[in-house]
Amino acid sequence: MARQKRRIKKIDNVTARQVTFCKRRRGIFKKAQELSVLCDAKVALLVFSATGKFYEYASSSMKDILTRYNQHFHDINQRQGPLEMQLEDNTYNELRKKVAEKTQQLRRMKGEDFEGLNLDDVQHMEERLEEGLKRVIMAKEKLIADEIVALQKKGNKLEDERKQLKQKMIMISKGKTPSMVDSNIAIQETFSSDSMNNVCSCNSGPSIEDDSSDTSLKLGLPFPD
Amino acid sequence: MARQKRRIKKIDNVTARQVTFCKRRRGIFKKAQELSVLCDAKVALLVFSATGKFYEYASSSMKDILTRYNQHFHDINQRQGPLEMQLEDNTYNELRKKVAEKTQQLRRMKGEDFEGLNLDDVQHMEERLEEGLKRVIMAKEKLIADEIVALQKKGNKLEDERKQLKQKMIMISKGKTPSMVDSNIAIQETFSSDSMNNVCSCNSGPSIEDDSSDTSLKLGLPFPD
DNA sequence: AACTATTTATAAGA
DNA sequence: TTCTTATAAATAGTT
Repeated sequence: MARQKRRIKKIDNVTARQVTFCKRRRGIFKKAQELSVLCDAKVALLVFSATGKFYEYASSSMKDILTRYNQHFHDINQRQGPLEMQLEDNTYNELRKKVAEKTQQLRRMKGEDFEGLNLDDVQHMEERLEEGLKRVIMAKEKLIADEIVALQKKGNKLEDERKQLKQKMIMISKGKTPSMVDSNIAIQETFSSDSMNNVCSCNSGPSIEDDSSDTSLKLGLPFPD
Repeated sequence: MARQKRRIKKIDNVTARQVTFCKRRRGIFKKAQELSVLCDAKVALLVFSATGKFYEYASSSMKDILTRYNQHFHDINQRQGPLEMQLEDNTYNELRKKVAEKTQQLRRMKGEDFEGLNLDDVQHMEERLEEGLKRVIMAKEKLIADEIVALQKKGNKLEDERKQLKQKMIMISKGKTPSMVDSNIAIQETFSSDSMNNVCSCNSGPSIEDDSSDTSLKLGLPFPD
């Protein structure tokens, strides 16, 4: 803004751009400082040049100002993933601390860091781990049990279908040659026992004669006591 | 910068300060934008007024610029609390996410939340917990062993002192009545066995006759294999 | 918020 | 980069 007015658009000449950058950078940093002093404001100014150099001004500590910035936006901020849960509102530093604490807790639970723990702490951790382990094992067993039940149901369904097919075959075979009937039954047998044996060995394949309609088989599930 | 030069110090008059803040704020924001456009720089400007109002300018997204700032300082940054550990710098939301993740991971390790986990996940967790438990138990045993060794040393030291006292007593008693000698030895015995029996039962108190000078007792420590 | 006398900032040149 | 200087911009005090 001198000698000639300058349009505000990117300066094409690289040298001129660098010179202007240098001058104006000084200018704006001075303005930032003046604003903060005159008006008792907190000011942070971050500048990356086109060549990647970094310049900053902060009237107080940059960290404080950015913390305040984060606080200011922290409930306007888009809550994103569904994984986020209902976190309480925290300042940036509180969050950093929390992450650090939880990281350490996790490391300890994985047995990677016992720095500064006494016997009581370790004993307590052992108890918590054992309790966790117990519950995880229970959860695992629940999952296994569920899977078995699901497979049982599937097996029963297949069994029913087999029976229906068998019936149909018998019906159809009444109008056909006996040899046809035999071969069809053989195919059904193979199908049925395949589906059952691969997944659950506690239910020996139903015999061809078993036509009971009880679909909800009850199992002794492998839970411990 | 007009009508009169102004010293750069906090403006006392509140109204004048607010007016100046308003004017200069506009000015610096304009300068920031001009700098970014003319020189192809990335500029972020954060201002908190004395009354707590917040104003910001960012030539591109504020998040990007702050991320870049954090990257730039990622190892220069002042590490403060000793508990903070070497946390990478994160945006507020990244931190929130981390806390949420770690909280959930901890809850799962404590067996409190298995939502959405399949059999493989649970199995994997069981393994990790067992490994952690094993290490915690090892750490516990190390602590116990250390304590035992420490107590042994203390015991040996006390034993040595006892011997020295006994010798002294014998020396002294040579110029005194026999009854004095007896009572003194009795007191020493009580002292010595007290110190040992309360903490470590694997070492039956040394007999009065035991005068061997081997201070470094070796123990079979309670480690598992 | 608008005006304007001045101070500052800065574009171009050295 | 830095200095100089003519000129554009910003702004202090006033209305």
